[in-house]
Amino acid sequence: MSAKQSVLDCAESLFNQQGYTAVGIDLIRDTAGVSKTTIYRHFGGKDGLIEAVLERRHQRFEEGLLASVYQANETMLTLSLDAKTASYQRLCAILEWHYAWFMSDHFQGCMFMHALSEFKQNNRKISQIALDHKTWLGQLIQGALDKTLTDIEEKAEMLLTFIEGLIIRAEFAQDEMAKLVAKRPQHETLILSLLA
Amino acid sequence: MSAKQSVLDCAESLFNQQGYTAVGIDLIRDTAGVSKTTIYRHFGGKDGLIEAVLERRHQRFEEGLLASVYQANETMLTLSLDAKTASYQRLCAILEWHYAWFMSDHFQGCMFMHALSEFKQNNRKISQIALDHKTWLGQLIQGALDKTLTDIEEKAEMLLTFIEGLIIRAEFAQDEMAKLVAKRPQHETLILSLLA
DNA sequence: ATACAACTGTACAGATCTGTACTCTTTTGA
DNA sequence: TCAAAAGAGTACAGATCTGTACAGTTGTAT
Repeated sequence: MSAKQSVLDCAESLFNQQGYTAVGIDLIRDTAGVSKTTIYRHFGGKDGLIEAVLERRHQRFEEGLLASVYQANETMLTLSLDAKTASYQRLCAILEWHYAWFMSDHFQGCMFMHALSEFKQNNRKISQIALDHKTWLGQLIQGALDKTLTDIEEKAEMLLTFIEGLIIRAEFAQDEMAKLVAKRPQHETLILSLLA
Repeated sequence: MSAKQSVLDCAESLFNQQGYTAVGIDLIRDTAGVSKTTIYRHFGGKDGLIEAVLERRHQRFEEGLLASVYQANETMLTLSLDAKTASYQRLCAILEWHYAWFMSDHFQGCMFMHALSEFKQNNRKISQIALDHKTWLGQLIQGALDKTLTDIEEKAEMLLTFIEGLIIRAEFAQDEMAKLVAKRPQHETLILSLLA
């Protein structure tokens, strides 16, 4: 594996576990097994590295979620469901993707939330990446909604709000993650009530 | 004002704005206008100061929210409303309290969320304070629910999840806070659908 | 008044942080 | 083959961090 990828991987893992400010460049260097020169040549500095980590993570989220929704659409084509049911299935796919994320052993909450809280005061670029990521997620949800629905924008915002809440609850759940994911029927009911 | 209070006030404000790790003891000393000796005598160290800040903040949240719900109950006594409506009014009071918090000029998101994300890996006590705060909020919501309802615990968890989402959306809203608070009718509709 | 606690101010130790400089080695592409 | 790019390793500058030590000062209660 290239040194650049190793740095990105280790930095992402460490930032995810300990936070951006708490993790020093030297720790990333030792964990990635590279020299400091390499880090600074590739990323310019710590802020550049954080930006690169977040942009790559967003890209991975985008790919994963789009694939999730695409697959939901595929299976529905064979069943020829009505628009409302199709929308519900797409939203459930998004929810499902989040459950899988919560249950993964590296889940530590949302790195974009953490980035915003650590950098909103002194790094506009990093903050913007976090904002853009959440805007994108809102757009994805809105696009998954039934187009014949009224107040699509408001409904998408409500669903986004609920999903953000789920991410926080998952971060606080710690050892009781299975208990949270088991509430899936209630979450789906809430989606249904919003689609009505 | 006593030196101890000054330290607590300034530390809370700085931690709120810049995060826990990013704010150094020297900055708190200069902002509070005290000597380092005073800080270390009162709080033992930075971690002790963070704990004290969070415990005092939780106490203020508790007082504010309890007063909010109490006042909602008071006004309802004079109107002799049914249990379901009374529950709805209590939940709206909790929501209202959050809007006021979001609109205050010092709002920077939830310090307990931030504390958990910065310290879950290396400070069990601070993490526990954050967990306890959210557990308390969940209990408050559960207590505000109509007792004749089924699945009270699950419904309280759903409402807590939504409120956590609102806090995150408010943190991301930045300059567009009024737009978020204007969605109050939709939030109240969601509460109603959960109470049904 | 006097003892005691609270507080200031300063200096400092020791660790850690970001970022740079410089030399040497390895890899790679034309 | 050979030149350029990528990387390792080390040392270091300069700043900042937490925490301590200690001498002097202010406030306060008995």
